Amino acid sequence: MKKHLAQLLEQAVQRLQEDGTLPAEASVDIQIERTRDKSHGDFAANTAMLLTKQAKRPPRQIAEQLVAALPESDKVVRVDIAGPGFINFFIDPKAGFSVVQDILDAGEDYGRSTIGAGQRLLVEFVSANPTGPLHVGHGRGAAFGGALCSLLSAAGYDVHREYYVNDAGRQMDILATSIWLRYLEALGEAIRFPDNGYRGEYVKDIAAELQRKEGERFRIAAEKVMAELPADAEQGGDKEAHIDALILRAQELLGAGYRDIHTAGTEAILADIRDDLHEFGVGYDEWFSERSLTESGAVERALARLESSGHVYEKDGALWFRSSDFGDEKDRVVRRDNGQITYFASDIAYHLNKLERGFDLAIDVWGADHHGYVPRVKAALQAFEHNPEQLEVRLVQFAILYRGSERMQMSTRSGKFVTLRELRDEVGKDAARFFYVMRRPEQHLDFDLELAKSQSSDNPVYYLQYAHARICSVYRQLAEKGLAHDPARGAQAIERLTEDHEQMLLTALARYPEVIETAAQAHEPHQLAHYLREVANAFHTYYNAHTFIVDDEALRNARLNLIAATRQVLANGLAILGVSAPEAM
RNA sequence: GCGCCCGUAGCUCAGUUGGAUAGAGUGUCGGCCUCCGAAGCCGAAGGUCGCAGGUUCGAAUCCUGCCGGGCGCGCCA
Repeated sequence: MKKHLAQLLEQAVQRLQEDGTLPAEASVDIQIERTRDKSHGDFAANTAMLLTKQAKRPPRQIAEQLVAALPESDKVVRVDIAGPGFINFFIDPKAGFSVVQDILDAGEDYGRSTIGAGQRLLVEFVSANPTGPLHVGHGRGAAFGGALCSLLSAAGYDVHREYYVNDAGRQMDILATSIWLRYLEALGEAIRFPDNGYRGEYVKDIAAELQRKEGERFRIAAEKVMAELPADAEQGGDKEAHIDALILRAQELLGAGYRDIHTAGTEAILADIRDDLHEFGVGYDEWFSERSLTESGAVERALARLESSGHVYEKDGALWFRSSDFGDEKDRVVRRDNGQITYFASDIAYHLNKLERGFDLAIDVWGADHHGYVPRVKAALQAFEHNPEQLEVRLVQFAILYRGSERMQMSTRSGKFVTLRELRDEVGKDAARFFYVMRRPEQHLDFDLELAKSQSSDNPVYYLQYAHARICSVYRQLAEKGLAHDPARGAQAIERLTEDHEQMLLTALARYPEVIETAAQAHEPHQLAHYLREVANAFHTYYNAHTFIVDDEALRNARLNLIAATRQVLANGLAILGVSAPEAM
C-alpha cells in the first residue's frame, strides 16, 4: 500500500513538472508513513513540505496542486490536506481485508521480503575466547546476533553466521597452564596458583578429566615447577611476568605434552560453548579459527603487504602499524619486540580475509568495552584500500543482572560470574532471549532475574506467548463443540469483519512486512519485539470485546480466519527472535 | 585530559531515521469472569524529552557548549 501511494504521488509530481507548476529539476524523496491518529486518515505524506524550498511556495498550496494532479485509485476513498501541508490518504476498508488471505496463503513465509536482494552479509558474533564458559554478557551478544541474522535472512539477505575462535595467543597459554597447575594440585603437588591464572571451577573439571584420561603422564614435582619464578603480584611482584614465566616453564618441562594440554583445554571449552549456544537456539555456519590464520601464514602475508605499501615501521624493537594515518588516535603494535604477533595482527588478517571472501558487508557484534578497537580495524581495511564502510561494528552494552533490587557483580578472571547456562536454567531460554533483544543493543540492559522467571503478567514474554496459546485454545474449544473451521467460507465472508477491534488487528497484521524491512535495514531486532507486543495487545483487546465462536457461521469463519492469521504473524515474529510459540501454557 | 555510548512519566524503556496533541510496560488508584484461557481487558493519574543556545515551515531526533552516568585510552586479548 505504501508503494502504491508513493507511485501515485510520483506521478503527480511528474505531471506538475511537465506543465511547469513545479521546476523541472525539482527532486523529492517521497515518504509515506502510517498515521498515528485515525482523523489523519490511514497514511500521510510530507511531500509538499519537502518541496517548499524548490517550488518557492507555501506547502499547503503545493499540497493542493499535488492532490489535484493525483491519478485515480480504487483503493483511495479520500485525500485530505491537513496541518502544515500533510497529504492524508483514506484507504478503502475493503483493501485491508486481503491481508488475511495473504497471510494464510504465505504461512511461514509471510513477511519475507526481497529487500536484501541476496546481498551477502557476514555476521560475526559472540566470539568469546575459549577460556571459559559463556557468561550473561556473551548471552546478549548471542541473542542479538542470532535475532539479527534471522531478521536479515527474512528480509532477503544472504547471511553467513560466524564465530571467531581465539584459539591462539597468550590467553590460551594462560588457560593451558592453569589447567596443568590444577591437574598437579589434584595429584597432590604443593602448587601455588598464580594470581593471573583462570580460577573458575571449570578449570578444575578439565584438569580432572585430563587426569582420568592421561593418568600421571604430565606430573612433574612441584619444586621443579615453582623453582626460581619471578614474584607474583600478591608477593609484591608483577603478575604478568610471573604468569609468563610459568607458561614458559610449562612448555619447557612438558615438551610436546604442553600442546596436548592446550588442545584438550580448547576443545573441552569450545564443545561446551557450542552446546550452550545450540541450546540457546543460536547456530553458526562457520567457526573460524584464529590459529588457522597464523598457521596458514595469512597473518604474515597481511603484514608483508602492509610493509610493502609502507604502512608499518619499526620502533623500540617492535613493528608498528600506522593506524594514525587513517584516523586512529595512535599507531599500534602488530609484532612485539619478543617476535610474537599481537592479537591485533591476527585481527587485521581476519578482517582482510572477510572482505576477500566477497561479502558486501561484514557486521561485527562486539561488547561495548571493545569500542576503542573499532578505529584501528577500520584503519587496517583502509590500508588495504578497502572501503571501511564495508565493516559495521555493532556495540552491545553489557547486561546488568539484578536479583530483585540486588545488583550482581561479575568478573571473568576471578571465576565469579553468572554463566549463560545458569541464566537459562533459572529463567528459561524464551525469557532470556526476549529480555536480551527487547532493548536497543546500545542501551544498558537491566536484567531482573526475578522478573524474567516470574510466571505472571509482569513478564512481557508471556504476554506474547499467551496470545499465541490463547488462539490455539480457541480452535480446541471449537473442536470440543463439534465445529470445524472452514477457511474458504471465512474468506467469502471476510468483509464482515467491520468491528473497530477487527480493523485495528487487520492494520497491525498488515504492518508486519514493513516492520521486517525497517528493522532489518536498521539492524534492530528490538523493533520487531515491540511490534509483536502491539499485535498481541490488539488481539487480547479483540478477544475481550468479542466472541469468535458465534452461531453465525459465515461471521464465525471470517473471525477464525483473522485469528489464524494473527497466530501466524506471532509465530513468524517469535521465531525470528528465537522465542517459542507454545500452543498451551 | 581525549574518544565512544547513554540521559524521555516514580521505575524499566519505545519513539517509524526531521513531522501533526511525546507513547508503552510496570507501579498507584478505580472498574470487568454465569460467557472461546483474568498470564487478559477498560479507565484515571503521572512530562521543563538533563540544561542553554543554534539550524527551519517544523527538533526528543541534526549542530555547538555545558551538567550527570557508563566504557575505553597496553609491545593484554
